[in-house]
Order: sequence, then C-alpha cells, then structure tokens
Amino acid sequence: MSDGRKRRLSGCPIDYALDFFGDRWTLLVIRDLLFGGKRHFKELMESPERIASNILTARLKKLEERGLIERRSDPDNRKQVIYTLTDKGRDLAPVLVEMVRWGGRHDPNSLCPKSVVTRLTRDNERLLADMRAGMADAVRTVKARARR
Amino acid sequence: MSDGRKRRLSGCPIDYALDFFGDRWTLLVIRDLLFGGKRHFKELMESPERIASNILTARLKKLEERGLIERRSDPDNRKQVIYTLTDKGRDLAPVLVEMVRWGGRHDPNSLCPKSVVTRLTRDNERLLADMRAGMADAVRTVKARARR
DNA sequence: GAGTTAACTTGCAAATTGCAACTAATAATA
DNA sequence: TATTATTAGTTGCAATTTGCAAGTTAACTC
Repeated sequence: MSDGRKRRLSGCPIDYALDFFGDRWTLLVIRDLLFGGKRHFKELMESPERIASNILTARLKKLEERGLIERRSDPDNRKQVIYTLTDKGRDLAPVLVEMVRWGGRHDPNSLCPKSVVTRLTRDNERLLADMRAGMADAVRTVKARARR
Repeated sequence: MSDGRKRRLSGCPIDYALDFFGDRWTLLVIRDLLFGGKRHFKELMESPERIASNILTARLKKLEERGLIERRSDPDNRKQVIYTLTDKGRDLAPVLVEMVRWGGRHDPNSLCPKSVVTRLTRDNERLLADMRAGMADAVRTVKARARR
C-alpha cells in the first residue's frame, strides 16, 4: 500500500495528503530537507530519530516518484547524491509549521524554543530561517545528550 | 509501536506530533470529529475512506489514552457512545486546514471546492464552518459515485 | 421475545517495519 | 598504486501492523 496504488482515494484533500505522508517517517525527511539544510542520504541518516537505511531508501524513492523531491548526483563528488525538494514539496512548509506549533504547545518535553512556537505564522519567512538555525542547535543538544 | 512506548522521541515537535498521528487513519478520524460533525462509532465507519472497525477501535482507544478525545456513553441511548475532541484535539484544526490547502492546490481530482482552498486562513472561523457544510456535499457526491 | 442496531472482538493472511549485516562504487590516504 | 574509508544503498529475516470477514454482546424497537 506504500505506493498508493491499491487504496482508492476519496477525493478529500486530507486523504490525498495522507497518501503522500501518512506514515511515521516521510514528514521527518521533508523537515530535514526543508529546515535542516540537508541534501545527502548520509545527512538524513544522522537525524536524531535514527531512520533505518532501507526505510529511508523507500521513502526517498516514493517521494521522487510522486514529485516531492528530485534526485541527482553531485557533479563535484560522484559518490554523493543530492536530494532537493520540488515546489510541491516546499509547499508543505505551512503544514510542518502548524505541526511545530501544535507540538510545541502541547509537548512539555519539547526541545523547541517557545519563542519559535508562539511567534505567529504571519512572518513565515523569518520563522523558517529561525527554525533552520534553531534546529541545528537542537541536533547538537540531542547529540550531547546521547554521549552521556 | 502504535502506543509510542517503544520509540524514543527526539524532542522535535514534529516527531512528537507524528507520535500521535503519524499513520494513515488518525487524522481522518479527527477530521470527521472536527469538521464532519460526527460523534458515533457508526458515523465514523461510514466515511468514504472505509476504515475497518478494528482499526477504528484501536485509533479511538489510542486517541483517548493520549488525551485528544473523550469517550462517554450517550445518556439518551445507552448503546451509543459519544466521542468528542478535547481542546488538544481541536487544536489540530490549523494542521488539517494546511493539509486541505496543500491537497487542494496539488490534487487535480480533489472534490474540495477551490473556493475553500484558496481562501486565506485568516478568517478561520468561517472557513471551518464552510468546510463542515462542504464536506457533507462531498460525502454525498462520493456515495452517488459509488452507486454507479 | 424476535429482530435490529451499535460498538466492538476475533482470527488470520498479507504487507510493512526495524534491525543488522553486507555490497558496490567512488574518493582519500600512504 | 595499493589500502582504507566513505557514501548510498541492498538483503535477509523476525516482529509488528494492517485489512478483511465473520462473530459477539448489550441495548433498543416492535
């Protein structure tokens, strides 16, 4: 069912959206590409949620087939592959932002700074830039925590 | 893993959110409770996506355990059970709205009226009311389509 | 009190996930 | 140039989850 060929869609945009990312991993990959400044398989593997390599491969394949990301090999280093979001993929930013606001409001253990969460979505451009920076910090915190 | 007890969360609000609804069905149930005016098990079963009864039971149980919905028996009809969203559950409205906007923008087969999709999220109250009404129409369309 | 309805439960096959180990191609190093 | 390391995967397999159909139980309806 992962390829969405068997289930018949209802016509509801939420059902359509879930057919793309109604699982535990896809939006984390998109988060990393959108806010984390990541482009390589290896970088995606290093996120704190520790996705398995076979799952990552499957998600990247599906996302490419369905037009949310593009895959090309790095001209400077032919053993690297560069993954980038398409417009359709980048368009998911507001969904992720609302998830951050929800999670940030309701998760007492969130590592995400309240300032990011409470800021209104109005100034989206600045917010996204801050999330990018804030995420690098959070990743550092998690790594430091893991070392202990 | 469905109960989120085994996976360790990263502290990212997106990861936290996906621990609640990172699957194919949970957000459809919340959609029905939030926009569809549904309250009973049977009504949730009748949605066009045709969730299986055992999956619905499992999702309702998880949502109740984790504080997104409340379950009580109908005082007027003791064989009916009423499910309602908590504040935390209702708070997911902006996430669903952004998913509708994304799906509506990118799905050529969407049954959701463009007017709903393109309208800005600013006037959220009216938008939610319209979605409620629009959804009743869409359900009728799908049912009619299925009869053919 | 016979039939119906609502809310589940059970059984089971098929699909998906998660983990660990392995591989192939390219790049860096000695 | 031979050796080692790195990147992007693949493979095998056990455990979990899903999807479908059928069955159950308690409460209403006639």
